[in-house]
Amino acid sequence: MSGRLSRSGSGPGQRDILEAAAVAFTRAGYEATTIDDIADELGATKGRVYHYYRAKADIFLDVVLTGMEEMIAGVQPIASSTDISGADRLWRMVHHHAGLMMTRNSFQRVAVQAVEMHRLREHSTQKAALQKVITLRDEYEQLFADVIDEGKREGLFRDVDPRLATKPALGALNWISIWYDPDRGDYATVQRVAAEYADFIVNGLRRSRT
Amino acid sequence: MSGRLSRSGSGPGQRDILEAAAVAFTRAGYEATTIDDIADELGATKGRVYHYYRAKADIFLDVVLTGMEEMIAGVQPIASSTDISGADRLWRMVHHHAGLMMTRNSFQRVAVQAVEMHRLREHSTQKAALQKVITLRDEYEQLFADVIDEGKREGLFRDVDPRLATKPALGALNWISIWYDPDRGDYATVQRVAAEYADFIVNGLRRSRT
DNA sequence: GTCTATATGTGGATAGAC
DNA sequence: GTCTATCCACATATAGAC
Repeated sequence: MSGRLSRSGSGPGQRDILEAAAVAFTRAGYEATTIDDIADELGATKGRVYHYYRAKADIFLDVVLTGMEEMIAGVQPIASSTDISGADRLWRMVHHHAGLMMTRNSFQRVAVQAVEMHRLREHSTQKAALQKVITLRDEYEQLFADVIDEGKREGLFRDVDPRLATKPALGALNWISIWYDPDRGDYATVQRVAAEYADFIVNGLRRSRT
Repeated sequence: MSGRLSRSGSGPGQRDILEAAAVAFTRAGYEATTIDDIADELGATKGRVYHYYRAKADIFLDVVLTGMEEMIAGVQPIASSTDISGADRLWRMVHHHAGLMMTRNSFQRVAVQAVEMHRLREHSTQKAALQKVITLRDEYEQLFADVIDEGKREGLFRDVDPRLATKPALGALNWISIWYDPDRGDYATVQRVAAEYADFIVNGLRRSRT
């Protein structure tokens, strides 16, 4: 019932599969990716994959949760830094999010795919699994909504609905995983793009000084 | 070779299929949608569908191009209105784009899917078809880049790379097709959300008055 | 034009050798 | 733990009746 055999104690064999699966799912999407594709990417055959995972959906979920946890682990601490202003905190959260979209492109692209799927037809077993993904995403969005709310109280941000305002911000950010080509970007590019996104989003919320 | 039987002279029978396909593809995504799903949505069987289209990929492409042409038809004239400022033009372009994402959710969601696919593995026949989609998308992005460039020349916008600046803007907009639920939104909601997006994006580019 | 078969290929998952 | 061989379900597309 649980699907994957273990997520906490993942040995090296399992981690290799996870990496290969992230690449494969990024390349072709969940449905179009076959277990053979993942095995090919791994330089092995199906047998190896099925030794570690019982089903394709379980591999996918493992990639997705790995990506989401990595994102939360980086952004959560910034959101909690109450010593800096809401606007500055938001800038750093956006910058970090944008950076991960590029440096960890495959895992983050797959996580985005999972969020897109939640409105999709019941994938039988996956329906329950995707529910966990949506819960995580909602909590993540709330981190941004809270910081936006604080920016409003500080008088720095316009009078927006914080929850609605997270939509264009996170939409812009998540879209990076779609257009960004990890083969073309070096470190300087990543920094430049991340800064541009942070400026854009914080600026978009800032109250214009009349 | 051409695939679809006709796109210009689409009779009522063909248009019904297109609508049903848009809904079905929106619900489950391209790969997970079966021809039977489309036929069900239509209240018919496969036979009807295959009478008008030779292949699933052709139906998809027809939905996608319909959505993209509809978007371009609305935004292009605004982009060409040289009588109003670059900033105002951009505001209206964004407002219109956001509105269509909600009022024509299924067609636009499917068009976004196609754009997401272009990085995906060669879908054999589709590769060539998707190339046309990417060309259209590039031309569409250029409309925004040009207006942003004009806003810069007017001294209203910050010194951004216009082409890069279209990415967060269009990413935010396209993401609407993913989170917006057409069953929940009335006319007032659509107007409010579209205005918020337009404010957000134009504000994001605006030079802050120091 | 629309339906009901059906041919055909492919992919997820399992069994069992090594 | 990793492989090969195979089962089986399902989806695209076609053939042909009505």
